[in-house]
Amino acid sequence: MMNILVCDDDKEIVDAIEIYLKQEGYHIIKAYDGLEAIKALKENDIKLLIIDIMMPRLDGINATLKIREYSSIPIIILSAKSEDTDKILGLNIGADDYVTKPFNPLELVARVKSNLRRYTSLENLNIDNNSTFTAGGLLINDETKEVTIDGEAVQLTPIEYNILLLLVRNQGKVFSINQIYESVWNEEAIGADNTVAVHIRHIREKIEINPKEPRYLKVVWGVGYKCEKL
Amino acid sequence: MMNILVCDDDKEIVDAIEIYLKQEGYHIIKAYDGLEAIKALKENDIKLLIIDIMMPRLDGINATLKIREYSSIPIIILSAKSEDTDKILGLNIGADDYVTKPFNPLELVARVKSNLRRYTSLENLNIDNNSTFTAGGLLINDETKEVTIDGEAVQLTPIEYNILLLLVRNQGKVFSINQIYESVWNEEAIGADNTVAVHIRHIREKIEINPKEPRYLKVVWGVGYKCEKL
DNA sequence: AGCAATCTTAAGAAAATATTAAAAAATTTC
DNA sequence: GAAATTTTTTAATATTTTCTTAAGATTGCT
Repeated sequence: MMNILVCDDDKEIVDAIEIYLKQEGYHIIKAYDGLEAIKALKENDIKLLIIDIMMPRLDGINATLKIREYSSIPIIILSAKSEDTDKILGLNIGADDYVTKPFNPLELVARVKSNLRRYTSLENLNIDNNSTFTAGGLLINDETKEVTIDGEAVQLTPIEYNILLLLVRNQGKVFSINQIYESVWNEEAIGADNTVAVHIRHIREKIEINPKEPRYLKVVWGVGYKCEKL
Repeated sequence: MMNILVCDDDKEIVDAIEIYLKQEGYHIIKAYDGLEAIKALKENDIKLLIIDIMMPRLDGINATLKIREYSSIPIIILSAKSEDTDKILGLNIGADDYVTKPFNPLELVARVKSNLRRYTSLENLNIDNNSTFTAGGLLINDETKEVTIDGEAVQLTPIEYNILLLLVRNQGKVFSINQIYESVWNEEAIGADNTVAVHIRHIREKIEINPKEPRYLKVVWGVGYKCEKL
């Protein structure tokens, strides 16, 4: 079954799209704002996303940017104003295609098929379906939650894993201790400095040859930590 | 997750706002004066700021001015007296909207949504997202906190980095020693002349071929320092 | 020249991160 | 459901890096 996520705050539009695509044999998952879309993406094996721009809570543009941090599934943007088309495609927000509202059902179906074909062709087959991330000899497979360093398996605890995943997914980018805490724990960071520091050390002990001279998890003094881009 | 920073010295107001906005799916980060707000902005990925005017240490007006030196996120000012409305909006301190206390929760929520929508619309998309700055052969990537000079990586300390970022972001503009101190340290400058001078020299040593004849960080005698527009 | 502003140097003070071990929680196993 | 194990947090201390200070030198200006 080929899952397609459709996200628009207008329930009628979502339902309409569902009818068209269901006829083609696709299974539709629905979301009504950007946050729901991101949640649905994590919880389901979704092959393509159709997303509206104007939505409450988290709009389509920002949802796309966020999703592109970790996934390259095809994203088709639905837009009310055709004038912005150029901007959407021009700005590299990471969308693959766009359709303007009101849209021709046949055109939408055609674009869905075309994008799926392109994505599932051999080139892209092994890029993200196995959602793996690498940095030098470090390899993270988020599907199996396995981590290897130079081919050797590494046993990380859940928190350690999540911290490492965050940093490797966005390698190069520096995260403050607060950002790390809030991203991994999903709660406000109050006096969490040392907690994060201890976890960082534990990770280093497991993935670094010499934890005192880390190759991967570098500290940026006064700012935070990052995974070196390798 | 859409982070909103709420800043007021009255804890009850902050908590009340948190309740309203949480219901809408936003994540609230709290601060109780201007300095805390600026710190929180640096450490978190914040999309909108709601800030009171009257606060200890650093008031909302001055905090806004300071934040506008490097960010264009939407700022909504909370004000006790409606008479000052004109001044706040008229004086271009850089706020996007204002709400008078006592405020209608629904109005506040509406204004938050409206400002976020406007901000995340396409026009502004690539203003703040791209976080790199250049001046001649000097390149600063604020995301990775990396600085290169003619392609060569340069290792700066946090204060050095912040001073250089301020000057390069506003290259050509002259900043007095006091302005630099207050912007980087977030506290009143008292006898800080020499401190700043020492840091300037350290930066020059790292980015200039000949620190005695700086190409980038020029002194404007009797006024302050600037980064040459290149 | 004479004054004030800026520069320079190095060393002590301060701040941030690292480390270690042990206590507290959470999970798993029996 | 209790014991054993693993994981997470806390706390105290150590280490590293960065900041500030002070005192003298230099530079630019009138």
